[in-house]
Amino acid sequence: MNDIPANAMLNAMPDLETRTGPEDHQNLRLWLRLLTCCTLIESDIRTRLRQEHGTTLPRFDLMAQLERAPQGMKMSELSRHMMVTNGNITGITDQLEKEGLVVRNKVATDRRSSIIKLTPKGRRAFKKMADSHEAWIQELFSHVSDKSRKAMFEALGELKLVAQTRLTPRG
Amino acid sequence: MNDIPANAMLNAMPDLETRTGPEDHQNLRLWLRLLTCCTLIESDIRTRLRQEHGTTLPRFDLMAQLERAPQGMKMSELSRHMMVTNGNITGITDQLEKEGLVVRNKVATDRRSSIIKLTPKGRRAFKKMADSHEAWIQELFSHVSDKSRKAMFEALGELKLVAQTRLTPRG
DNA sequence: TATTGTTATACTCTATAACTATA
DNA sequence: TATAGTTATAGAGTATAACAATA
Repeated sequence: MNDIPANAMLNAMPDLETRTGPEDHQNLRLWLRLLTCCTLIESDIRTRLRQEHGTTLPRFDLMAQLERAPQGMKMSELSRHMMVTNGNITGITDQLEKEGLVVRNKVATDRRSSIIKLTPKGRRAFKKMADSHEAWIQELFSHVSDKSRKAMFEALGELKLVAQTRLTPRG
Repeated sequence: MNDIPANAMLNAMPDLETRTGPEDHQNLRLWLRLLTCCTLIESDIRTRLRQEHGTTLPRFDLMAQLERAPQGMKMSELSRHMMVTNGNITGITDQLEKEGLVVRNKVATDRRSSIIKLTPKGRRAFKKMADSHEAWIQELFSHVSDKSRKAMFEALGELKLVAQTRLTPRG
């Protein structure tokens, strides 16, 4: 942490949370604060991925899923993990395949399915992106106190569970 | 909170955070957890706004900004608050104006500018949406413990400050 | 010269639905 | 009947850039 008194500046900059008035409830403010953080960080990430690596967040996410699964993943698995519908996975996979970053392999036991894997080129490209991505995340979060990071991680774990339990997934 | 042991189920469902392996750093996991929560909630909100109110999140956000500013707002102010570029505000405003939910008024002192306001119809429509939106947020967050909500609010306040200080805004 | 707002463009993402081929 | 994946469609959001009018 630095020396700036946090609460002093906290409402200095306009954002989505600014839209709440005093009459609003605390849960709504919490959600808007969450949304503001995410939007700020996410749009910065999108810009970086586009400008520095010529790619997009969904493409990066798909490659990240595959990086973790060296044995490959089925389209439907990707769909579940990325929380988007099937047809969209087809589209993103098409792009990546055209650029030689992933391959589709037919699976013998179920002729409807295919297994998607990163190619060596895809793995190299992903590593480069992931490294700079993580370095940037590290840098950003290094300005947040240990205490806050721990608290967020715990609390968001609970929220995530609630959300995953109660919200209808798409697909 | 309910009786389910939170950590037991926490990694049961696939999501964006699932992509991290043990070698990844804690800050990256924190970010992915944050992103997962936001994505889950946000996509549910988008679906509800579309299905129940025939609108979208950016349109809702723009109206929410105006609701708080009865005196109206300039396009450029909206652009700053909503963290998107000028041209996009024009597009969203066009839609809302066509439906009679907002009006553009020319300002005498600066003939380049206009002031956007909610119409009475827009105010009514917004109130209806905002009420059901808030009720839904209340319901969701009521399943998160007080302790976690407080912790999140504080910690996200710090993160928001860091993000707003360090990330380049668009516009 | 800089700012306000508009217009035009091009692209990605998204949900939805109809379709096929398998199971 | 249900599932895996594809295709087609239509719409929204976004950044970018060029532009006019005004400051």
